[in-house]
Amino acid sequence: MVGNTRKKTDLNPNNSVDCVIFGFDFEQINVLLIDRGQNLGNSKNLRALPGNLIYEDEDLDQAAYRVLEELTGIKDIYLEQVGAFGNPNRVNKESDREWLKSIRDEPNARVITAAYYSLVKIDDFVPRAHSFAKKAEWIPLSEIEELAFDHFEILQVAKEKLKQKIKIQPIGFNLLPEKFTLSQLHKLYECIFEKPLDKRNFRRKIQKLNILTNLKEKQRGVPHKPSQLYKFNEENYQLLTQNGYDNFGF
Amino acid sequence: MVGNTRKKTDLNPNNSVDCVIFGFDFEQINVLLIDRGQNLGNSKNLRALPGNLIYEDEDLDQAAYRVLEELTGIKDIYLEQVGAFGNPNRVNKESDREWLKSIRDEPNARVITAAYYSLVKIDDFVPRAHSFAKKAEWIPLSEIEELAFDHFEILQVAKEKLKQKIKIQPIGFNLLPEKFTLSQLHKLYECIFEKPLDKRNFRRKIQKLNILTNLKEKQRGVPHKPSQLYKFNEENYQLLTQNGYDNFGF
DNA sequence: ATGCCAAATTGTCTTTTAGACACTTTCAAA
DNA sequence: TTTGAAAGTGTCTAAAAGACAATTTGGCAT
Repeated sequence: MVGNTRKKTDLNPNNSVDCVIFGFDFEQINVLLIDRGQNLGNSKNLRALPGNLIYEDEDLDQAAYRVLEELTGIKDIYLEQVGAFGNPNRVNKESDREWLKSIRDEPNARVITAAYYSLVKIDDFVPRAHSFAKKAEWIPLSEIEELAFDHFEILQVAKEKLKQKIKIQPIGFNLLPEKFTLSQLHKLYECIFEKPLDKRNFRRKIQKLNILTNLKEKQRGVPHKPSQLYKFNEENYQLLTQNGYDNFGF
Repeated sequence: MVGNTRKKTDLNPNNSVDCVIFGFDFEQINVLLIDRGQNLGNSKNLRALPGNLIYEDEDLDQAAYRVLEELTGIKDIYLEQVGAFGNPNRVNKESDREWLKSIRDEPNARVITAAYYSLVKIDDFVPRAHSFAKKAEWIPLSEIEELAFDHFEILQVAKEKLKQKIKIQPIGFNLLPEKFTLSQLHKLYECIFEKPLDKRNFRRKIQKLNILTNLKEKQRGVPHKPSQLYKFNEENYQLLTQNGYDNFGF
């Protein structure tokens, strides 16, 4: 948590940030969601993206970093804006209205949110619920069907941005541990593109980028042929990130 | 102008939209800017993007369409969000503060803006200044060096989005008149990518997209070999826009 | 009528990339 | 030692990218 002498009354009641945090567990893409622990009779206790109001004197990007860190402990990561979401009906679920009443000074204020997305190494982070989050959990993207507010819509847009982005920058590495195998990277790209990719063609293409360093080290203890471990080459990775590349689509 | 019974007090003092409107004049890309006609002693009268506060009950996208139409008369066009801009210092120029005092009920409110960009056929539109805009003019992109608020930054981001977008969708046609020549289209792509493109390769590639219809009609009155005129094929254009294509980069 | 200028139009060759496709290797565990 | 499970590897074909220059056609000036 950032050192913070601000008061609740310094909050801007009309503007918030929400974060879509993607994590990969070698099987599938997950999204970090919070559970507000609502006990409701007739409506569902929907999960939500971590997000909150911004401070009156706070930069949007900084607010996103702050909120992310406050609610989840994650910091020093790649964070990119998805866009602004300002449908006046984004708070049209009874459960959301109830919840806002319980935590906001101005629960009926119209809120416009700036959404951000980020990619984290899932094993660097054990979700820890803070503040109004009663739980913070990794939920498989494929299992998410409904979220609080307009968060499901935000998630869809973030997913599209991610798909586009990974064609232009090698951001996928942010989702893997320091040492990883080509199969893990392969699986990751398959998960993001949501379709199978030919193993040999994928390996050929990714190797040509020149951002992989073979660690000359093997997996151990697996009941099959052990895989080579790789790390990515920081220098070339940075170069490629800056210059971009035109098409890593499949 | 949209029929509008809203009052000034229905405005949300904290949120605005700004529009980056690109137009192409067969020579270069232009941006529609307004002149607020400030008469200032010591600081420049900077131009600004057309933009304004949104209404409290208004959707962001709708606000963008409304403001664009109110300030410039343009409607029924492609409009895409650039993102949210919320630097607390986006109003740090004395001339901007003065101007806000003269037109806003709450000139010191912190404003977060959602920026949009759009592409228009430059000859469909004669800029007409309305409201607080004293002038509305097409300014060549290459000549824009400083703008009011953070509008220059917004412009840069919008330009990047445009470059990315045109690789994925055939949006360039929004900038050309109904009948156009391949040379005009070629020039347009060169302007957007800011680099020369080989004539033959460009023509080959664009023709393969199957969105051009040869009108079997020639330019007239030009002092050289007249060019074929084309229109774009609405049907295939729509198809391609929906499906996207992976790479029309150069 | 002739020649000139300016821009339009057109094709080939080479290199690179995409995409399809299947067998062998290596380890652990039974 | 056998078996299962995933790793690793190469070639061929088709498509696309990129480099490159000569010819055509109209208006205009003489």
